[in-house]
Amino acid sequence: MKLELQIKMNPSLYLRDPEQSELGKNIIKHSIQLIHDNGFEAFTFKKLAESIGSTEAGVYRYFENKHKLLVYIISWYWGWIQFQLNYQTNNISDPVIKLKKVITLLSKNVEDDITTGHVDEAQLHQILISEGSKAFLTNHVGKDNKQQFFQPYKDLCNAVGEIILECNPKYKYPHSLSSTIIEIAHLQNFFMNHLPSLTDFSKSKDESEIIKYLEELVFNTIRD
Amino acid sequence: MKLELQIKMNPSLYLRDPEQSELGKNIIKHSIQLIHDNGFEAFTFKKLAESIGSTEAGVYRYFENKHKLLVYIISWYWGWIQFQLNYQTNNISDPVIKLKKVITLLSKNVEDDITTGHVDEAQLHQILISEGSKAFLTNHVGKDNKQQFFQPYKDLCNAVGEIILECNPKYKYPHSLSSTIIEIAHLQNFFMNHLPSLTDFSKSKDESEIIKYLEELVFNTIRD
DNA sequence: TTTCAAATAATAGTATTACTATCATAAATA
DNA sequence: TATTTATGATAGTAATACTATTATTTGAAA
Repeated sequence: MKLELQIKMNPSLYLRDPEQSELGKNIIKHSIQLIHDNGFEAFTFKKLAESIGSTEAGVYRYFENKHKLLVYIISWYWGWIQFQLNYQTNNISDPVIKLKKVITLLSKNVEDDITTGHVDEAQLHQILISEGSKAFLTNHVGKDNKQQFFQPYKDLCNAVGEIILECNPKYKYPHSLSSTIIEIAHLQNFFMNHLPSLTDFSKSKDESEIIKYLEELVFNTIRD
Repeated sequence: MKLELQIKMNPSLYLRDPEQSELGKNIIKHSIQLIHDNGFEAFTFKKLAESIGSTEAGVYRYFENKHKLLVYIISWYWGWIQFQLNYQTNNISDPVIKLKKVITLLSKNVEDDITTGHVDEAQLHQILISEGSKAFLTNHVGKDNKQQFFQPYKDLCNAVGEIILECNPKYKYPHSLSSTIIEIAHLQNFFMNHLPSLTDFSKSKDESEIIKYLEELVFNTIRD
């Protein structure tokens, strides 16, 4: 039996479960490819259908619109990160080491995970950097939130918040620091590559610099 | 003579200078209103023209497309913030007090500035929170950057970086910390109001909490 | 005061996007 | 074998993001 990592998704994100058919899996696979290559604004269901060799109507049977598809793949990513986090911090008792693992996990460019056939995690990581915040920076964020679209992100944020509190139970802003780490890991990566003068990593363009920056920031902030 | 604050804008952002005519000023004024009310995605030149009582073609004579218009009003905002920063930190010698002023300036909800007739800074601040990152999170960020579209943002980031270095000349990441302060001030505000569980300010929903959080973060990070 | 250029208004038109609807067919299942 | 279900093929609509043309107004120079 082949082990395949399955991430449970919120059913309100899709009309038909894309995991359950070849066409569905192709929709996910090619969406990631196209959004990665051309950005979310240039992404249309027509182009997606052409790239798969199916039709626009076919895609609409799976996803109501491209925003829900974006939220879907982003949720999938956060679910996958959560799994990686649990896996990598399992059996580690020192919360400082755990928190460092988290920072590295969020900052480092990802390698493709072969246990997930139709998803390229490396591309997905790039999508999160460039398009991630577009999932919630909308006029309908309140409605989306009521439908739990951001649950995987929140769960991750909570989990990281727990680790922060293990490091310093008195620290007052574990959730804010947690969302700060996640967002800044992505933003500094984007700036480093596209607007380098907004960072101090323009020479090396190396994510390990971001990790150092974040570690210093986080551990200086939470120490007693 | 009436004193009016004029902010010098990058001419490649517009086709015709909106400051130089009534229609132009109306375009800016109503754009801010509409983007504030309905979000950037729902904003179209047709709706804008209707709201002004002009025509779509009229708007296109001033701005090539809605993205450049967004970058224009965002640039304007950063120019205005830069002016406020210079004004408020003028004559202050203690860099720690200066940096605190900066954090407050970036985090606190803004009041409308009467010296700028057609611009509502309070609404503009809200736009920055919800739409600000969409200015650079595009596929054409490189091209836009070459045309200096983000210069006011970079200038501000540099100015804040200078203050950070005054506080601690040995600190290694003044630019990254500077862009972090700016972005996190906005993000935590957005989360506080729309995804409160990603913050620790959900009860009060008060920006002064964000200021406290950021001050602790920044000064713990840069102290020797 | 005329005249001439520039700005604007009014209207039309195009390609693309974001969908919805219908119908035929192929594959899976009962 | 009958029948449900997924997909493919095709068509159509309203809105968006523009471009183009012409007429009208306005304001400054001759």
